[in-house]
This record gives sequence, C-alpha cells and structure tokens, in this order.
Amino acid sequence: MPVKSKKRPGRPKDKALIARRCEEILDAAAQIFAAQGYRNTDVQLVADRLNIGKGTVYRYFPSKRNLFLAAVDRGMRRLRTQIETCTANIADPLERIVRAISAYLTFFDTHPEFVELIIQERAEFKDRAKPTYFEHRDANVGPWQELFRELMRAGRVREMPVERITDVLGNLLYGTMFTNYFAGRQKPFEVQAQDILDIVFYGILSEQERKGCPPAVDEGTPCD
Amino acid sequence: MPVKSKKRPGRPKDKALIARRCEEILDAAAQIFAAQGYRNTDVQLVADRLNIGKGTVYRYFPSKRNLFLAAVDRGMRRLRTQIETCTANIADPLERIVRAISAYLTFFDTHPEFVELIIQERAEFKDRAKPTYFEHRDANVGPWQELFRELMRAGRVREMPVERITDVLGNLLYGTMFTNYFAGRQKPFEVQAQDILDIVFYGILSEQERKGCPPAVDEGTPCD
Amino acid sequence: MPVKSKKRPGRPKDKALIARRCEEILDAAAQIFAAQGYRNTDVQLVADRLNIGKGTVYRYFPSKRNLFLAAVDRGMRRLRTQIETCTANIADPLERIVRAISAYLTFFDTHPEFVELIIQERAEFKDRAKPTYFEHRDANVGPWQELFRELMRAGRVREMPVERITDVLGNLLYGTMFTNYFAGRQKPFEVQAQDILDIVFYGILSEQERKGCPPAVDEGTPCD
Amino acid sequence: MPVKSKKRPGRPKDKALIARRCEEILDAAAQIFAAQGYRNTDVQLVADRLNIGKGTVYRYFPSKRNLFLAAVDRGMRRLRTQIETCTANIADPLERIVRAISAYLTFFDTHPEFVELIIQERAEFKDRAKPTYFEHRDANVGPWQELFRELMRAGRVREMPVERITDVLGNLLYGTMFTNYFAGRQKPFEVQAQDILDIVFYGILSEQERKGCPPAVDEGTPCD
DNA sequence: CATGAATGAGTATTCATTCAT
DNA sequence: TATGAATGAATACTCATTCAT
Repeated sequence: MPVKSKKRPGRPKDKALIARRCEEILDAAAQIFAAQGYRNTDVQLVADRLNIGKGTVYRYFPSKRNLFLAAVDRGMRRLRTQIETCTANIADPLERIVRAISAYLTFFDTHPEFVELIIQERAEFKDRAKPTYFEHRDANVGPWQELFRELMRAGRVREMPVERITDVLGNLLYGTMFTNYFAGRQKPFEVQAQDILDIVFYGILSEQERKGCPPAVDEGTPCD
Repeated sequence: MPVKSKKRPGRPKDKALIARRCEEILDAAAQIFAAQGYRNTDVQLVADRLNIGKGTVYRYFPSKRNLFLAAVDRGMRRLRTQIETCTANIADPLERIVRAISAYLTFFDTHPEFVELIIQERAEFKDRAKPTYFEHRDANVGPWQELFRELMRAGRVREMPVERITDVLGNLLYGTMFTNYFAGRQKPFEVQAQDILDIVFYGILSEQERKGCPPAVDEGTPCD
Repeated sequence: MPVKSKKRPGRPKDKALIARRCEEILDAAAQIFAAQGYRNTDVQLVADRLNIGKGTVYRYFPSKRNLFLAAVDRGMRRLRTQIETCTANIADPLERIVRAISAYLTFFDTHPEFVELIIQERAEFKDRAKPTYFEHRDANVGPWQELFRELMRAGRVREMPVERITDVLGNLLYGTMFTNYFAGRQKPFEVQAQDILDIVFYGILSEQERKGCPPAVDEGTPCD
Repeated sequence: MPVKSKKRPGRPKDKALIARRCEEILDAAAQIFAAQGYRNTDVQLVADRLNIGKGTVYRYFPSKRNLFLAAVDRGMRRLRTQIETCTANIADPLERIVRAISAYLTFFDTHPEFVELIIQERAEFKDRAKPTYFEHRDANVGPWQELFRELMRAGRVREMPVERITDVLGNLLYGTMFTNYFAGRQKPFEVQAQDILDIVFYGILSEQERKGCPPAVDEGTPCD
C-alpha cells in the first residue's frame, strides 16, 4: 500500500543545518571582508575558506552586498548581547556604566574585524540612510538614558540633559574604538576605560578652577 | 628673500600656474571622491568636472591612488591651518582649548567631504601603516600636551597624565565628527562644543558623588 | 496482439505512467522554452511549473538540450498528425491540398509555441546537420509529390517537375508561418489560405499576359 | 603670441577613421555572430578577429546587444541597396519584379551570415516589438504595391488586392531564403527564381482546370 | 604640453548537472 | 524513486593607465 504517510519523497530540508551553514558563512565572510576590504573580497575567497563552492555561498545569500550587510548586522547584535551579559545583575547604576564601557571596548578589542566592517560599510554603501552601527546605537540608547535620569534623581549625577551625556559618551566610545583599531591601542583597555571614566565622571578642571565661570564659546566665531 | 630676481631665458616654468592647476584638481577630486566613493570614482569624472583631458590629470598626479591621498593630505593641512588661525592670539589656555574644539567641529561641518575622504582612505588603503588623519594628529598633539602641562602647573587642571586628556579629547572629537557626518548633527555645533566642554571640564558626577571613591574596573572581567 | 498476457512478479514498470510523465514534462517545456527562449529557460522553471523536483526532470531527459529537442520533435509529429487527420477521407486531390494548407496554418496558429521552438532550435543548435523541421518536411513530402504527379496525369495540373511545386509551396507555407508569428497575422487564416491558393493555382498574370512569353532571368545578372 | 588659432590642443578626432572602424567592427561582428550564434559569441572573439582590444569594441558600441542589432540593421540596409541597384533603369515592371526576386535570393546566397543574424535576433530579442527584417520589409513594400497596381491598370496582372500579391510573394521569398540556408539550396538560384516566377505568374493549374470553379476552404473546418 | 583612443586585467553572478539522502 | 543541496565553469562589462598625435 503506497501510502505517502507523512513524509514527502526526496531529500528533506534540514533547518538546523541551514542555520549552521549561515553562521559559518557569516563568520568567514566577516573575517575576510575585514582583512581584504569589501571591494577586494571575491566571494570565491569566502567559499575557499570554508572549502565549499562559490555557488553554495550564493544559495544562502543572494548577493555579495547582502552577505556583507548580514555580517555587519550580526556583529552589532553580538555587541549588544555582550554588553547585556556583562551588565546583567549589576545593581549599582554607576557600576553598570563602568561595565558597559569596558564591555564595549573589550568587544571591539576581541573582534577587531567588526570595526573594519563598520568602516567598509560606510565606504561602500553610501546610499543607506543610516549605517547599521547607528541604527543599533539609536535602538539601544533608551535604557541608558533612563539610567542616567535615575542617577540624576538620586543626586549622584549633575542635572543636565541626558542627551548631552549619552551623545558625548557615545561619540567618545565610537572615536576610541576607531582610534584603537586604526592607530593601535597604546594601553590596556582597562586603563583606557579608567581614563575615560576619570574624565567623564570628574572632569579635568581642578577644584579651584571649578569655582570660576563655565567656559563660553558663543561670543561670535572670529574665524571661519 | 623670495624675490624672483632675474628671469632665466627661455619659457619659464610657471610654478604658480602649475600649483594652481594642482589645487583645482585636488578640489574637484576631493568633492567627487567624497560624493562617489573612491572605487566608484572614474578619473574621467574628475577630468570632466574641470573640462580637461584625462591625460592631463595624470600629468599632475601619477596615479589615482596618489591623487586621492594628496586630496586627503590637503584636507588635513587645511584643518591644521584653520585651528591655528582660530587659536592664534588667544592668551588664555582654556580659551584656546575652547576655540580649538569649536574650530575642529566647524571645519568638518563646513567641509564634510573630508570626513568622507578619511573613511574612504581607511577602507581602500588598508596597507598604509597609519592613516593620514592619525599622522597629522600625532604630529600636532605636542603643543597641546604642553599647554595642558602648563595648566596643571598653574593648578587650573587636575594633576593627571596629559596623554589621558589628549587621548580622551582626541577620541571624543574624532567620534563626534564621524557621528555628525553619518547620523546627522542634531544640534548647533556651538551647543555641541559646549556639551563636550561641560563634561570634559566638570565631569558628570554631582558634588556629593565626587566625594565617594573613584569607580574601578579592574576587579576582573566576569564576562567575555 | 498487444495483450499484456501475464504479469511478471515484482513491481511492474508502469510504462503508461512514465509516458504520461514525459508528455507532461514536454508540454511544460515547450511552453516555457517558447516563452523565455532556450538560453533564458532554467530547467528549474520547468520543474516548478510541474511542482516536481529538478532532479526528476533529469530522470526523464538526460540533458536540457535533449529535453528541448524532444519538445520540438513532438511538435512536428503533432503537426503531421493534424494534417493527416484533416486530409483523411478527402477524395478529391485538389481538395486535399486545400485542406492540408489550411491545417498547416491552423496548427501553427493554435500552437504558436512550436514556431518559437523551431527558431530557437536553429539559433542554438547550429551544429545539427538538418533542423528537425526539415527532417520532418523531407520525410513527409513524398506522398504529396505523388499526389501532384497524379494530378498532372489527370491533366488537372500543368506539366512541370513536381519538386518545383512542392518546393515553392513548402517555402511559401514556411515563410507564411514565420511571418504570421513574427509580424502578426493580419487576416483570418481562412482568407490567408484562399490568397495562397488563388495565386498558386491561378498565378497572378492576366489571361492576356499569359499569351506572351514567359519571363526570363538568365540573361546575365548585371549586378552583384 | 600663444594664439589658440583654430585648433584645440590635444589629439584631434578623426571622423572618417571612426566611421571606418565602425564598419570593420560590424563586418567582423556579423560574421562571428552568424558563425557562433549570439550567445556563444564573446565580444573578445570579435576583437581578436580585428586584432584590437575588447575595450575598443566597447568604445564604439555600448553593449553586445547594441553591436548585434547594428550588424543586423546594416545587413538589411545593404539588402535594400542591392535590390535598388539591380532594379534601377529597368523599365518593364514585370522585368523589375524578376530582377528584384533574383537580387533578393542572390543577396542572401552571397551573404548567408545575414540569414543567420535574422534568426539569432528573433531567438534572443523576443522583447522587440518587430524584428528588424520586418521593419525593413514594411518600410519598403510601398513602391512594389504601386508597381502591381500599375500592372493591374495595364491589364497585365489579374485584378486582386495588391496585399495578396505582396504578402504571398514576401512570405514565399522569406521562406525560400530560410530554406536555402537551413536545408541547403538544391538548385542554382536562377532556376529557383524561375520556378518561383513560373508558379506565381502562371499558377499550377492546367488550362482545362482553370475553367472550373475556384477552390474553397470555408466550408467549415472538419478538424482541429 | 594636452589630449583621448586604445587596452586588457579584473569580477559578480548564473545555472546545467551531479549525487547524497 | 524523487528530491534539492552543492558545485564551478562560463561571461559581459569597467576603468586605470599608456602613449601616439
């Protein structure tokens, strides 16, 4: 009785296998795109690294561009996971900030390929409204702003617009990440984190100078 | 004595003309490289913009790569000039810093093409030991460090390694410049400069919190 | 005696099933090859149309080329069957001719995909000694020549080499089929058949002109 | 005095040279497209034949498709020229027809590559509203219809719609051209022209048969 | 000197075919 | 037996650079 009970004939699809393959390909792609640059990376190189055929890569990602952007996005999601893991279960808000900054710098120190991918993305895909990095940054900034508001309410942080803090801190980390990668990190990143925190928390002015008036910039711009 | 005292016989090489041509080409190149990206910029496009032949561009710059790097370098020299102009004749050291930061942000706001060129350079010329931007940064940081040392001696800035300040400030400006360009500047750059200075000068902690111990990061990193 | 007398043990090869599958595949293939062209037709498309796997198509036809040629051949056999059906039981020879011409035009009007396949075959398989169409034409021309010989013996058709008639008539139909397909048929094909017959049977010259000498072409060709 | 009198600096354009190059390229392209088929023809092959670089071909024709269509169009223009040359200064209208038919067959006999190009065009560019051949046919048919009208007025050709004649004759020539090319011409084309004219001018029916009624096709179509 | 015609190395993507399941 | 995952050969077009005019 040729009952086609529940299984279609032919080779069945293996979802898990497919997902694993995707991960492997994205891993290899991230490394090679970072090492060679987007334009200098032949998809063949990615396939060779994995000992698979070029056509196979195209089975999983419809184009080189698509493969690249998927690799970047995966990096950003990993960064977020890393930071969340490192700050979970930390009660003290200031301590959370400390941990997050350290996790951020550690992540890019451990995975320098993602710094490169961020650059490559900007260089090649100028048409994208907003680079992947900033999409993720904007999507994740909310909770941190809430945390700073709390700290102000608790009187532990000076009153100021929270955006001032998150912007300055965000840009500082962003710039530090790039500088570390491009110019070479000069000191252990724990020290680097400390340096950042020392200045961001305490400022550079001496006690005595703090008593004077705040600096002003708005007296006209004498040069252009 | 820059007097061109006596003309040599024969057709004189018109150095000034040549220099002017170079400038024109670099101007056009910077704009087009920035607008299209390095790889998408045909040298023909640069020639067309100037209504000259493609071969003529090659008379002034031996290769596309060379043309591009010259354009970046020119941008960095302009940045330096801009900052020097804006800080000249300013006696007060803190005021000099304020002016310099404002000049830096203003420059890249006025010439966004140079931000793009910095990115493009990193993306395409991964072989270069140090990107042009950081070459200039390193070359120019000395006087600023001296200035901060002075401020410490005068008791106006807390005692700390000057590198801490210049690194943090440098990275912060670098990150801000990129963010402004990529994600779009959200506020007038005078306000932005103020925000930066407020935090860098005074820190974010409240008076009360400043009395507590400094934050520490070195207790091991529980995640990785 | 086509009685399948005693069944062999084991699973019988279901010849009929296999043949049916072949027909289905050829049907789909003919349509898609005609619609997309040979080179633009992915074998996957044929499989998709039938909701079967690509490998299954290859179980029935060893290659794309083979599949295509089988589809063309099937079309030609159908054409022959059509014409035979339409001319069967027609006693009058002239009437048989009329019917055959009408059937020919009707066939390609009803199955324009076969016109396309004839073109595609010529375009892609230039190595074949003789295209499928002409193989069939040569194989089928014999009875028609016999028929014209009969008509001459009966004094109903002028004496002339029968090849002259079959060549001219064959080429005229061939050209008409293509023109109808490419340029769009301008009139009902019954009218078209009438037009053809009017000229082929009666010629275009007036009674008066027919008395003159036949036209000559052999006086040298003054141009080349 | 550096008067730029009338000549721009740099290498001047040579219009004649450009036109000659185009012709050379089209010649080579027509032959190779015909010999290999459109899809199997690498533009490199055309370049090799001429001992020029592939890029040079692309300087003159923006794409392979464009090059191909230009080659077909050139063939059709040549055909027209050939026919016009052969029929010029021929006073007798019937003789003009004889000459034109002969010129048509001679042209494709001498330039079989254009038959192939016509096929290739249809096979590859199914999107074109009307193939190049039919565009030219339609553009040139007018004067011939006028000629047939004249012949009718003069009583030398039977009264009938001129389209009937030009359609039948056009399709007959079209089909003959293809058949000659595909199946191989079996007899000298002068004889072929004579055969065609004998039937088209005089019809195939005997004098006796011509007295009977014309054949009819419209009695219903007993088969489908 | 200035030009632009000529060149050919370099590259993303497709798809016929195979074969493990 | 039916399937579809895997493969890699094949291919049109671009553009940096050169050099004859």
